[in-house]
Amino acid sequence: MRIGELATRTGLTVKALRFYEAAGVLPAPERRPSGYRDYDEAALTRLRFVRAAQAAGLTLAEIRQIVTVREHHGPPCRHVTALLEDHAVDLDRRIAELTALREEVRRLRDRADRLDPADCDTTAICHVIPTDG
Amino acid sequence: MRIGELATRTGLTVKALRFYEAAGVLPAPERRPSGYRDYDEAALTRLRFVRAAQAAGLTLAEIRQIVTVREHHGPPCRHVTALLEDHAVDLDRRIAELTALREEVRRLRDRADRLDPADCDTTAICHVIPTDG
DNA sequence: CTAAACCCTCCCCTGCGCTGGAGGGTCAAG
DNA sequence: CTTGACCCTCCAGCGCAGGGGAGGGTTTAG
Repeated sequence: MRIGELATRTGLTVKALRFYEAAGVLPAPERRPSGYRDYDEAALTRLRFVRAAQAAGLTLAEIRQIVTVREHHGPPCRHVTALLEDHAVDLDRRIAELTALREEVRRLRDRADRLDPADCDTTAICHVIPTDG
Repeated sequence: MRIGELATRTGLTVKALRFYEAAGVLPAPERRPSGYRDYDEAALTRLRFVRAAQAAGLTLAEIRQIVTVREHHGPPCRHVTALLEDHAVDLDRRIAELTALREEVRRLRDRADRLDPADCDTTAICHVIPTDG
């Protein structure tokens, strides 16, 4: 099938498919004499994997590593498990950061309700945001 | 003072200070005949505000808006409060997304411990990441 | 035969907050 | 006079996942 059909069947854009090929997560397909890409059904399987991996928070670079391991060294399961482990740790850290930030923002916002704009002088810019120093 | 001294006194880099000026969060200072920037003490106050606002999760574009409001329309407190409100909502959404993702990642990772790499076939790439379709 | 839909490559653009480097000028000390 | 530490402007790039559009060629239906 041509790239447009693959796009509609996967819900991706033609641009994205060409980008995936350049990124190394979708193998370069055969070409017709006209130069048009000609995909087989395996492309659908591959793209399902790419989407599932993206949904699990993996980057295209990581997905490329996985398919490379698969093609050269056999089942990449251990590698994938390590990647997931790293991502879980990373997510924990980012969630903790964002949660702390959210509490700080709410604290500032609640405090702002008890402040009078008239008390705010020019040099401070805005006393809703305290400079603490 | 010259830009290097301002940099060391604020802990920022010379590059960052010039960038802040271009971004409109730090006013362009006087210039010496040599063309060197010559800052006064107000620059320190301004930079303290910029850092505090960044710590509250505001972008430089938002900070530029705040100082613009301050300079043209008086106390920006109401504007700042609205910004903080928006950020809080946004943070809630992002935290919820990341939390859901983290649970999915942990679920996949735990499931992986119960899978045998030998069961993994080539077309599936890696059965640790199920394609569900 | 022609128009429309499709495809190709190539290069630039987005947001964010900077950083690095090239290629110069300035200023003080030795 | 020279060295070195500053300073200037302008250009380029990072990482991420593509999107937009120019300027062509191809296929297909009427």
